[in-house]
Amino acid sequence: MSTSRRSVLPSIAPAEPGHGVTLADVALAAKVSLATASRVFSHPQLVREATAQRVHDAAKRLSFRPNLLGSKLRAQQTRILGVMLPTLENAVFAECWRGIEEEAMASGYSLMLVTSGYDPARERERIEYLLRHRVDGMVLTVADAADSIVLDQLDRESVPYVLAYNQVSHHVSPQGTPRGRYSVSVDNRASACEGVKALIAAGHRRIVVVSGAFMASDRARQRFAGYEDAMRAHGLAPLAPVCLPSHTASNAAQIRELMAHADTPTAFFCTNDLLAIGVISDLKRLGLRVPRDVSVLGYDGIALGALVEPPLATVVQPNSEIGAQAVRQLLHRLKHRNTIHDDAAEGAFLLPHILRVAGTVGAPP
Amino acid sequence: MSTSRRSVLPSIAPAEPGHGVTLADVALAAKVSLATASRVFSHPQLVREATAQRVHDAAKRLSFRPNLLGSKLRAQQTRILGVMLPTLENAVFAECWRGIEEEAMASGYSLMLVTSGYDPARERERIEYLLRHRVDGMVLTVADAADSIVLDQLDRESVPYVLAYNQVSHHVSPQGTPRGRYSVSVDNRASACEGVKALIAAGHRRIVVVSGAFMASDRARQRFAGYEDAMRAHGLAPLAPVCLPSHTASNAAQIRELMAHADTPTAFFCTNDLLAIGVISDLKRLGLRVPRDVSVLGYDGIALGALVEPPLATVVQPNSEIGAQAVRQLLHRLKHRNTIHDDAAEGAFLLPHILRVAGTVGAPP
DNA sequence: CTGAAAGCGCTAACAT
DNA sequence: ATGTTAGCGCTTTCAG
Repeated sequence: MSTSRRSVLPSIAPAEPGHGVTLADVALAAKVSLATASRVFSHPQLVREATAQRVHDAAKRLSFRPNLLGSKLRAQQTRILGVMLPTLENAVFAECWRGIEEEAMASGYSLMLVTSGYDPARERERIEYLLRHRVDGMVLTVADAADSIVLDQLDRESVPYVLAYNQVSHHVSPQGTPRGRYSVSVDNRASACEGVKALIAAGHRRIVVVSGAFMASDRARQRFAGYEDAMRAHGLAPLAPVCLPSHTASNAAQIRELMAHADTPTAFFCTNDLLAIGVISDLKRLGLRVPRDVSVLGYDGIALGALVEPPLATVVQPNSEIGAQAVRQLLHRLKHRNTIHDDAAEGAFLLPHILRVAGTVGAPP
Repeated sequence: MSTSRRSVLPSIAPAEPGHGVTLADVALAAKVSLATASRVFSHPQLVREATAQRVHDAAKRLSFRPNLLGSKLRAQQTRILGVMLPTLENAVFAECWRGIEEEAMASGYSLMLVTSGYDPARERERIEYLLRHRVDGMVLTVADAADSIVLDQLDRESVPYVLAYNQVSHHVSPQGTPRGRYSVSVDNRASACEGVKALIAAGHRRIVVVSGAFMASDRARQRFAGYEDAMRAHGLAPLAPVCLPSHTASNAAQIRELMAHADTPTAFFCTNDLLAIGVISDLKRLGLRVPRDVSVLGYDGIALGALVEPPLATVVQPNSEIGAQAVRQLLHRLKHRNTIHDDAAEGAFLLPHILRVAGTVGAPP
């Protein structure tokens, strides 16, 4: 439809899908210059009302659809945000994505999502992919923010990013200079501590932490620290954590082992809800009733937890709000990139958690 | 860093993130023309080995990162696929996304994901968003493929797309002309029939279907039809389905109502797994044991179903394979757009399902 | 307030 | 095998 193209390809293209109506076509139809047509959409205040109307009419008549690639290439910024999450199959991140999508769309930003599976090689590959798309910034969750190759890379290349779920403390780079890493999360340690204290308040003394890839996950370690805080605060000796390799596979064997000896734990604190649901099933298979024989506390607050019976007791994170807030933080940073010192949004942004001490936690037998 | 830009902005930009090293810079450094540098990456066979090496060296030295926006704009195709799924919070679609992402990445395609929440207004908005990004095609799941505004729009604009989960039958457009719609799914009706037959084989006679937004979902209706087939095949009268407004909220009231009268059902066939898990919880709250007092069969085969205790009996769909296959089909269509009649991949592509008659299905009391 | 023109980074004819 | 050149669709100085 574009005049230039039409003259070059007179015979082809009967009804193309991208239907190639360009702004130039609109300008022509509205009898204004390309520049004016562009301004109607980008800076409406710079153009007279009547002219703008003509352009809008022409655009509608031709079913003009702006080609975002054009603007993105021209502008120094793409208004695309990259998102890297470990997986969507854990509802935590799926819920988070909802917040990310809503917030980004509302702000006129586009998104590009990739999942990493916590696999470092894949992380690097996916980040490179996002970078090639020239995303303006990223929202991501990594296994361990204090020891992440991709985070170091992003720092090195000064790509703006905001971590979701990972909670940064005062971070110092390898060179010894303090680095401004931004994160949005709940207070993992304090909230875990609170959760375990609720367990203790219910009468539990022998509480064991169950975790997935414990060594690899900074959150698991922070939550374990919270557990230790709670135990020590009550003069109890923290017990060694149980580490289950996979979040989804049934690890009945390890649980059975634990329940076979004397002084078996009366409560489990699982570092995430999916794990908790798996542990509860394992316990049931051992003939144990939850919460009568043993209590289970989860962490995450996925919607599913409220759906099962008995409802899963857990530390509830505002998942979609974490995503939305991460986007907000990122956009804030993007807006003030030039500002020399932007300390307003610096560091770890903590969102409130909620303790849901429901069905799966009761008094010890 | 690009020469032209450097001359214009001599003082600014010390260390930009997109670090603006262009192919022109690489060409300059490698002492070749821009075209040759480009060919090294796009059509390596067209350039001499030694020259290619020089370019690669220069690219590495300058840490050149191709700007995909450039190529995408230039080419008539963006190699971006749009994906619209109802939500990721149902693991079915999260699992599907995994297949989509893996397949697309492996084929060098980029992705743009949006969720619709089955909300028609939002669907239109998100589709428009994808179209503005000039996606080459789409993979999507809609509530009802036979009555979908966005699908009609995509047909009208001849945007290539492949449905996931929606199973098209011989579709006829409002104008009476047969339309080639493509879908990847299991055989909803036959698989549901099989599932219900397994229930009947276990001795059940009073089987009730539980569904979400029944009228809105083509799959729910197809699965219900399968239920009817199974019942009739055994000389049983199909019962009216129970429709629960929300997939996640506990709808104990409706279930209780059903279980209060005489001739209560001995088995429930839920049109999706999440629903099934909710129903099981409701049943438990009514003091009923599953499967001893009542059996429950789900549909979807999400990983979570195998994790709970007792394991959820269900019709297992190959979710990630559905996503991967949808991408493959789409790419196939994209490759053969010009072919006049491409009947090889036409219509509904059916993937095999698996029946998992596990824990939650037993003999009637 | 509007127009002309110069690109954003890249690829694809069309030469050579 | 390599170089020259003309754009992809859009925004944005710079002039009127």
